[in-house]
Amino acid sequence: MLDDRKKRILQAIVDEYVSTAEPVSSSCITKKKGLDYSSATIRNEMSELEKSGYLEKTHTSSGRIPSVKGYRLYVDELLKEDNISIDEIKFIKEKLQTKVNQIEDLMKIATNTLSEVTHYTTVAIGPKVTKQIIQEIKFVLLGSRMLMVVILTDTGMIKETIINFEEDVYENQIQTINLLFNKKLQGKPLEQINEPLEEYFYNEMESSANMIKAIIDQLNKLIYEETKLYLEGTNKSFDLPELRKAETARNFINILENKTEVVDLLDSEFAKDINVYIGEELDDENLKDFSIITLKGEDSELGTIGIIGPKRMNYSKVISVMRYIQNLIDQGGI
Amino acid sequence: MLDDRKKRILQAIVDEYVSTAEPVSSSCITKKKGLDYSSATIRNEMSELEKSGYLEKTHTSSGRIPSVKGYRLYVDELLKEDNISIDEIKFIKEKLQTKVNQIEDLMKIATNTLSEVTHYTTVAIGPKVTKQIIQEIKFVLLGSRMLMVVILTDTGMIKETIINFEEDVYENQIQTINLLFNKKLQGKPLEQINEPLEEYFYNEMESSANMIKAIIDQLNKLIYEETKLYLEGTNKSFDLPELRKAETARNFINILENKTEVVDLLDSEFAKDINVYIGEELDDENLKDFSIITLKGEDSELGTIGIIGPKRMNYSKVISVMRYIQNLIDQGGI
DNA sequence: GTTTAGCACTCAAACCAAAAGACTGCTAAA
DNA sequence: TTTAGCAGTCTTTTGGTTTGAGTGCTAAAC
Repeated sequence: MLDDRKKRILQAIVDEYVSTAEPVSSSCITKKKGLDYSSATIRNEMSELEKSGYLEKTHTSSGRIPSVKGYRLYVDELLKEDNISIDEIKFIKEKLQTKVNQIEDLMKIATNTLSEVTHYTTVAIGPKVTKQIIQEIKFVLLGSRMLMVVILTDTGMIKETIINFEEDVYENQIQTINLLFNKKLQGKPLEQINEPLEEYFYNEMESSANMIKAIIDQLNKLIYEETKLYLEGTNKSFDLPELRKAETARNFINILENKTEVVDLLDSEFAKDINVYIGEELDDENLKDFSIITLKGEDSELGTIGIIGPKRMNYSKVISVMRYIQNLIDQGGI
Repeated sequence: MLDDRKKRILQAIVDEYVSTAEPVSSSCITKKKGLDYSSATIRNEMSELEKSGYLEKTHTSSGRIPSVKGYRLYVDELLKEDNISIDEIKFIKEKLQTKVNQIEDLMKIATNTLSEVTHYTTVAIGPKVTKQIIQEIKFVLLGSRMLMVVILTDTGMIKETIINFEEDVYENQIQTINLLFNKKLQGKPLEQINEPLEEYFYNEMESSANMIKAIIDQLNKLIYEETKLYLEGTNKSFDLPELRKAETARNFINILENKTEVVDLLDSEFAKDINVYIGEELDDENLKDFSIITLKGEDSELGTIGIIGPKRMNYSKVISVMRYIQNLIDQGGI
């Protein structure tokens, strides 16, 4: 579709614009390696790239900036995925090596690392818990009125919660409950904890009926509590020149405030591996000047991470770093 | 020191400046209730207030803005503590009523509420855990290689952590460990978990020595992990006109990045009840254009909350809301 | 056919001067 | 003690000019 030279020019323009945030002139491209034509030649090429929709001008006599279509081509075909330095590799390795016990901690660290290395705002949602299979449930009496319930799932994830009772609870009650819950719920997915025990709610074993109900209620809260959201590096974004513009800044604040949209995006089954969404590609007024890159773990128990940056984001760097982190997590097991 | 009229004028100026962020002119004050003198009279008064250091000018012919000394007087003597609307009371009550099981959750909700109502950035640190007394320790085996340790303290706080072992762990080992830990550690403050068990690290009961050490190591991590920090509403702050200025914005970002300074402040024993720190009163270059208001729970198990806003912060509103939340928490027990 | 030098043209940004406007401070009268 | 009135100060606004970076096009060179 585009000949090789045009592609190389487009690539050079994107790279330049990503780093300077200023419209790119023909003479600037002249200086790039492998493109030492006269500015007039480049000008002609740029003019054609604009006609086919890959470039835009901010005003008649300005340099060019990439259009969404231009960024798209760049991301799909031209981008180098090795844009990561030794120092960065070292830094990432070190941070991810921290021994963690729970996937949640890993997500937190990964989110933080990604934001530190890329300097963009990073957001993540934890793994979906509803489909996981209950392997074992433990009850721990704390003091005389607090009961901790711990659930271990087949993937090794641990969820726990605490229930406060108005009256004293006794060990033998706990043992009965323990037997009952494990018998009825082991092997069931978390989302199905309700029916198997409903019959006991208003049943003969009155003494424990209230307790059972209270526990189930609390577990439901635990399972359906808002998806846990990790957010890092929002402040860094306010250094971006695009956020000088009041309107763009407002939009960015809106995005962070109504996180739901971002969560929906991260959550969508559409997202697989690494995905790039550029500006208007996402049909959201607030997001029109931003791009989002998402990373979903291979086994979906890991949750999804997303980076929000300006359309002029350093796609190459972000994707390289994401790819590296992905590999690290994949080999490392948890 | 200042006569009544001067105080009322100062108060009017602070109130006006807080809401407009523009230097206040003499004629503006004329319109305020109880101050219907001519602008010339007000001008004379303002001139004297400036001479005594309560007001400042941004340039020779501008209106006046309060100085730190001016704000100080306002906060100490002139401020109304009932600046809170019925709607706000309703909103706060509703949010804080959410049943929580753990102090951490309460802190999170309080921080969030405070930020929602005041529109300022709110930061909080959790309660100090090291001094609390161990009441009981429970061990829960999850699967065959994961051990959860739960500690209940005298104040009803619960801390838990998980340890992954390389080899299978057996119930009878856990029972021994359980007995040992509870015998040696009950009644001791959390910060003293090390010595009582050191003798067992390399001791006769070899089989468990490694386990004991691993558990103690992990508990140390838990106890001395960085003080948990809650942060809410940073984005809202970027709407403030003072953050239009690049330098002030930079300072603000710095504050959020090196949270340590804020934590130190919140953590200092100096902070009691409600405290106000205005601009240069805190000897920190980054904070010179900001004020911080802190709220410390009566029983220090609650941690401390701080609000960071511009010097032109709505002291009256913030303090009113804090006071209300404080009362709510105090009566409510946890 | 492709490349390039050269020049006219465009438009944003920088610059400058003048005018307007919002204040104050001071003086003198009420 | 208060206030009307006015001169003086400094910022903000306005409008016009210049500058300069860039383009597009044409015609010559390769």
